[in-house]
Amino acid sequence: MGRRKLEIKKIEDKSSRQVAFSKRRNGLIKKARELSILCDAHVSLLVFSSSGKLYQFFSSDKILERYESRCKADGISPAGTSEQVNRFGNFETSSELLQVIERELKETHLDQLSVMDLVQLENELDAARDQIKSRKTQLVLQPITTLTEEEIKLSEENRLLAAEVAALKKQREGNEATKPNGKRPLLLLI
Amino acid sequence: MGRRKLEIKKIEDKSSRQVAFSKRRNGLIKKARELSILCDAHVSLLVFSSSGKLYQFFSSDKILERYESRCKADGISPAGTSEQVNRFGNFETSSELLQVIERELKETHLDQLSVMDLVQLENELDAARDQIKSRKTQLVLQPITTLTEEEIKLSEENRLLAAEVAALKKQREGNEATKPNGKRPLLLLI
DNA sequence: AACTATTTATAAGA
DNA sequence: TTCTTATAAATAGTT
Repeated sequence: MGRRKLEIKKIEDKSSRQVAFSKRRNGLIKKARELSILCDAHVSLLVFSSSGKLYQFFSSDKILERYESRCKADGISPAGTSEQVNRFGNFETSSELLQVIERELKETHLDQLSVMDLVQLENELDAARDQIKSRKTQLVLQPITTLTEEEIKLSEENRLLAAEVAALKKQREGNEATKPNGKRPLLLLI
Repeated sequence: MGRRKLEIKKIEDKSSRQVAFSKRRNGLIKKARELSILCDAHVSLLVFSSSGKLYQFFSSDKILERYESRCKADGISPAGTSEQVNRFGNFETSSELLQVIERELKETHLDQLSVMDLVQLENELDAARDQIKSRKTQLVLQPITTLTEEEIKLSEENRLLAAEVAALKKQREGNEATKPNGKRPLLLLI
């Protein structure tokens, strides 16, 4: 799909290879996401660049665990624990994120989802929310470039307070729920 | 890429969804393979169909092992949790802080959004989350007629856990009062 | 499974 | 890197 037909063999020119990697990696992740959404599939994608940087997409939680247990059942030997990046965390552009969330909110028929589906959806929303909060923090902190000394002090104090509150919140969450690997269904009801 | 532009949401017609899955799964695996060859990358792709069948592609051995060890090395938490907030709490100078923030901004897909957008987005997510929670409560607490054996077990376990957590929460309420409106920690920054 | 009308991805070029 | 554009490739709807 380009000006010329490209033979599928290693691109020798380093610069071209890097550009191709960037483009194709994005394309691949986009298509993985589309497949998972369109066809209700569960997709796990890991890409290591030749320089060792890791890019990843997971359509949902615990795919790698699922794979592991499947392999055990089939008598094959795999490996790997997982880290989660849900579908709200892998959007191409910001507007796409907005579209996805809007669509999810509008068109999800909550009455047709199982408890497990709802738990998952809630977890995804929480993750997206955390990203948003984080971004908001960054945006708000950014302007301190132009602040006076005193304002910087205030800003940092503010930052400490935020961290403190976050710590408290975390501590609270620890009380409430989540054994690391267990199911935590109803704990989220509160 | 077809006769019509396709909106990225779950294909409701089961037959169409199955056909699309087959086509796109093949396309995805092909592209994963091309990326690995063209760009000398290491790719792992797992796809579970909605019916549970597994399809996979590995460009080379031991990718999952590599991923696992990488996660351990990185301390497991690439996507934004409250840890990201705390990360901004330990700097010698504010310029150091700025550097980190700048780097974060560059890597974030949210960087096109304004604070107002983010606030609204967060509110939307909160609302959705509340909807989901109440729906989940409803689902779990309502009389069970169609559940399987295992689901019944889980449901009862859930009920017990919920009661337990409710008790804990009540016990905790004194603490909670120190927060203004039950508002979220990070809103303090705004 | 094939067939195409279209959309989408992307290789080169700027 | 980022954008533009010509072209290759993927694929949605149809047969």
